[in-house]
Amino acid sequence: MDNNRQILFPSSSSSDFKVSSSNSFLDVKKGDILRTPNKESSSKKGGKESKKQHRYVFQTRSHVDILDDGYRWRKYGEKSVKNNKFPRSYYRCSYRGCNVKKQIQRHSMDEQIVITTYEGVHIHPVEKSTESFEQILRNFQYTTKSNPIMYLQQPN
DNA sequence: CGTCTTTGACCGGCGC
DNA sequence: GCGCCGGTCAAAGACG
Repeated sequence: MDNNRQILFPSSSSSDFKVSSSNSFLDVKKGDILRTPNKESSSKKGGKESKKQHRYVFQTRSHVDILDDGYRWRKYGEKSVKNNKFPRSYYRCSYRGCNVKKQIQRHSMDEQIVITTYEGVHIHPVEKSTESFEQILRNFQYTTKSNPIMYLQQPN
């Protein structure tokens, strides 16, 4: 594992980053932000699921793109997106009934930056201890932008 | 033996 | 309507 990772926070003024160094990592299970809306997918096989869930965008600098956040993920897809030379990976939480997804993708221009997008809220506790990460999380606040995307931002 | 990756196909939305 | 594009499925293999 990499002990020298950094979390990059997108600042409100576009392309500038604020940097925070840390040893350990994520998890996004802040209950106060939202509750999971019960999606109601009719009996459609392979149909769509609810598209609007809460999203958390996390940017980290690391040589490894797999971040251990204490949950178990199973990969269900990988696609290359236009404008990005690196493919994007799709993960889903392994816990039965937990529909949390996440996407992992490298920055096209800076290979060291990994963008992790979480979607949804876990309905079960973490399986590993991620106290260090939660401590880091506690030091930051969530800010909503126009979209249901939530950014992590460093308080002044 | 169970769990998770890999990989191409598939599907829906959207723009032309 | 068609084709591109991004997201998901699912079968088979890898790995412990």
